[in-house]
Amino acid sequence: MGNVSLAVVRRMSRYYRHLNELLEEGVGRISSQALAGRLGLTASQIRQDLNCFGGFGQQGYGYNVEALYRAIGDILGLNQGLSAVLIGVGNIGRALVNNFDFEGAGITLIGIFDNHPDVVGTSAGAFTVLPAGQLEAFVSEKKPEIAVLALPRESAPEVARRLAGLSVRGFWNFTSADLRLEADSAAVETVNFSESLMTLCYRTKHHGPADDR
Amino acid sequence: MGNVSLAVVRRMSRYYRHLNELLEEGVGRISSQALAGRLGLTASQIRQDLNCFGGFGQQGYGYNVEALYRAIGDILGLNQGLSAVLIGVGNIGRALVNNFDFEGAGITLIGIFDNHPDVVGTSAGAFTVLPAGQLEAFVSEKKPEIAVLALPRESAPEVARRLAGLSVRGFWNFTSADLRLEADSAAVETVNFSESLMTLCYRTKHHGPADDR
DNA sequence: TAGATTGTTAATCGATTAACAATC
DNA sequence: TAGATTGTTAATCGATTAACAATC
Repeated sequence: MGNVSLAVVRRMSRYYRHLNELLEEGVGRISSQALAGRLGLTASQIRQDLNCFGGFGQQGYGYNVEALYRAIGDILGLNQGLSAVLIGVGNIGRALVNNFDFEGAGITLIGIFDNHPDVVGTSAGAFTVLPAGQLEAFVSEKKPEIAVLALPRESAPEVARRLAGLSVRGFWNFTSADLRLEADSAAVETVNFSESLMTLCYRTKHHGPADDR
Repeated sequence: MGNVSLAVVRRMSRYYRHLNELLEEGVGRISSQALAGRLGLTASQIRQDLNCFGGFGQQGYGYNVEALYRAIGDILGLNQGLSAVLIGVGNIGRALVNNFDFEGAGITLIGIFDNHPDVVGTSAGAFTVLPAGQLEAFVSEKKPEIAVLALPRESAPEVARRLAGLSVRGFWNFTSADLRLEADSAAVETVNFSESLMTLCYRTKHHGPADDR
């Protein structure tokens, strides 16, 4: 259980979202078979995935949608009260602050930073942009576990290195830098638009398969 | 070669980016060993990946950086002259239009659409937002191969279905809808921020491994 | 009870790594 | 030539699928 593959964790997030939809649809229970049909997976795979974390179902019945939804939320760690800082209030950074539902993942955004004088002091969402010079003091005091990197690629490795030396254990990386932290001091989840689009280019050329997971 | 795994294609995009960096650094040749060190992979894996598409190296020498960079660009299909429409000029849509380098992936954005009266007619980047009602006529005439879906989740499946019936063979999907197109009529590449962040939550809790690929 | 469906073990499949002969 | 490094085959490893006994 300490060594669950990344592929399993990503599918857990998908299960979580679909269970939420089922909940909204008023569906009370579901079998691995039915859930598999919905996600385009095999029932076997879903049962295997879930059993990495425990037995959540009941023979002859299936899974209780609400109970499973909550259990997966706990497994993913959405109820840990994690907090995050965001660094880089450019296009993508601003879009995230204004519109992304951090609370949906159980994360509280507590501060946003930029080093551009024109941007510092402006507001974005409910926040006022703080100067990058105050970042380390802020992190030392508030101890966020997560940092969202929405700054230029060049600055990313150095900022990440410094924050990993403080409280930050997870980086949500929107730069195209391949962050490599010494001694596995923190997790890195990269969202790379270019790589994603190039992958789509290839698959468009070869027109399929239609699914990407 | 017709059946290259998605994992290989994603790595090809990474190779492409790193080769571009090497090119900028003035590096003329590189061995699979050295490239592997840079990416945190094994040399064996890189040679296997490349040999899905042909032999690009030379024994005793390695790979010519520029030649390999170009070859991978061709393999990914970045020189096909693909064009794209973007649907949904909200936060993420606008951020993409204003700032994302579509040309870097060899794609020309040719039109952007929204169905909100307040948004139609406004400008974003070099574009004027067109009404969603004109989308199908536009696509029928201009025949873009790619559609960027940045609209609300609810509308995504229907819009995708209609466009797949026209010229669109690839969807870059920014909604949380799990698009499933009948008969594998088009490729779907999904960028799902929530799922990405939930995955990071889990890995932050288990504090590692640091790398996400 | 009988039917349904899980949890779990075994079999299969695919992807990664190792090894090495070919060759520049 | 000798050294380096590829292309490629074989071995290993891990992930997915199938099967089925347990059991609700």
